[in-house]
Amino acid sequence: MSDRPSYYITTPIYYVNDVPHIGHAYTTLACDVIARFKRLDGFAVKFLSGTDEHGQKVEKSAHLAGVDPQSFTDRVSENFRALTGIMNFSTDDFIRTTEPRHIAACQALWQRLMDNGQIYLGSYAGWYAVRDEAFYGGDELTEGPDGKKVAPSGAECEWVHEPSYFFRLAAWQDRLLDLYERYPEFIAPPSRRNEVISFVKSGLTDLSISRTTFDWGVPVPGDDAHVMYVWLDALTNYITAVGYPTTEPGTPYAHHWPANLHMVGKDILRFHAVYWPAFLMAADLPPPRRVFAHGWWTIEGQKMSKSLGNVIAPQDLVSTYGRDQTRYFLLREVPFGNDGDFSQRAIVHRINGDLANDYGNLAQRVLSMISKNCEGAVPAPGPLEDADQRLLSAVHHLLDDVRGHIDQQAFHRMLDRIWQVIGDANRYVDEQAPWSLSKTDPDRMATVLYILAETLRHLAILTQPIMPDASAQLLCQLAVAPDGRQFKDLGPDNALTPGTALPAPKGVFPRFVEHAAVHDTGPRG
RNA sequence: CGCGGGGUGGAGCAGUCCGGUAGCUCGUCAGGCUCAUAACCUGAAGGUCGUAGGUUCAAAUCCUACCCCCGCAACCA
Repeated sequence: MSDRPSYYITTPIYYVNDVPHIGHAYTTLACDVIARFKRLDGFAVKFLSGTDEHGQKVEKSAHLAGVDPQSFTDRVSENFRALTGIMNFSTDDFIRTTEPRHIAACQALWQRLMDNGQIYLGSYAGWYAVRDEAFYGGDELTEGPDGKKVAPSGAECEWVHEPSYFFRLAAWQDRLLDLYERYPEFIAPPSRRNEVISFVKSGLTDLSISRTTFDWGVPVPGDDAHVMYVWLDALTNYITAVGYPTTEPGTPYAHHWPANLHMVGKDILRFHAVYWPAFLMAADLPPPRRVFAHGWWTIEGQKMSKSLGNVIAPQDLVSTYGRDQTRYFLLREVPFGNDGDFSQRAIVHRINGDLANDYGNLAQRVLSMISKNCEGAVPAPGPLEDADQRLLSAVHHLLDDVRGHIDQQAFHRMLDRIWQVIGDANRYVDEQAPWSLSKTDPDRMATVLYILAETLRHLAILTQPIMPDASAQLLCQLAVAPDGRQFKDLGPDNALTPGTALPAPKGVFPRFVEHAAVHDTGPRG
């Protein structure tokens, strides 16, 4: 294993029945930026994503499609794997819950829970909604037109009476509250943490964790009549991927677990912040360090829905606006953790205002002056003046602030902070007016342009996690070698070498020009 | 007494936990510059921070009551 510190980050495993949309891309994107950041910052990163492939709904979908469940999931899980290429994700493991390694991990975990007395066989009778994979109390139900019982969600319910294994969740209430208390960072944002705490305080009941009514799941060890409840199955993926149940020193598990961060949508926070740590603690395994629940996107002010036809496919976004542009927008537009709205107007605004005008234009004006006035090579700086020191100092201090924001998953703050320096740099250009210096004081001009080139080098290195392509282009234009782009290369020690030949400058963030008035947000699904 | 989110200059928001001259982006207006992607820079106008009480030397921020807006079939990050 590596001697570098581990940073293990996960996306949820996506339910394979769905078609990937902007929401899935968003979740994984957030993780990707953190993963890239941590790699550049010297961590041994493990970045996991995958698909959740078991359950009655999948079984039924496969049946409807006329194929067996395995073939069905083989096919549709590719839809999610493809996001990696579309969005430029740096995922380094993609897990499927139908893989042998995962079945083995689930069964090992189950056995451990059983051995620890955390599981008992009981029976469950109640109203069950297949579609929701959930039981409902009789008083929650209404009667549909055909006389069938309907859940609050609108799903049809059927009365089931079946044997079921139960997990002693109720016994973990106090230890969960203790966990939240001792590790305030465990659940974020704070408002979500409060919700979870009040949920747990309201009382937990033992959790039914097996089913006998269908087969498409992980078989319960020693009782073939049962398959595991999908959530127990699904959550276990996080330790499957680090090799559980192999946990000896020197193994991936020993290096990477507990995970640093589970990124989830706000709808599945409860499973990750309540059930999952309870399962783990009950198996004598440490819980993850942090669970972050982000918000939802609306589209042009409307809830995203298939019936409205406004579901946005990541591929369409990328084709229309560009990959880096899409990545930037999603993380810049909305304070991470809040709900947000996607609109054509807003993304164009961001692309043209932040990327083209501020960042792209800064690079272009600087590189272009260097190209024309410094024989296309890194200029040689002379003595530094106060203004130079100020800008350099701001640039050198960026990493600390940005790192702090990343550790809070505050992408919007991270970007805001970087853009402060971009603003500083643009002001510096105006104040120093190197275009005048070229006639009056070429040495001073060289110094100014050098300071600016160094500024660009820092900016480009720091924006790599968000915008890998454009940042790489910029670094190439500054002749920064691929092995000189880590965060350890920031600061004065690895500053640009005067005299280094530079390629011809080329804009990295073109303006987005809207063609006709009739321009939809995005292609219909 | 359903649940949740929200009401801050024209728009979108931050600030509210840990009270202390009301901030950011965009837009508007005026000016500057001309290196640069009709880009950049400076300045100005514009808000009694939903309402009414209360606590306090001091409240957008704490307390109380109230008003209004949005979402809550499914799919679903």
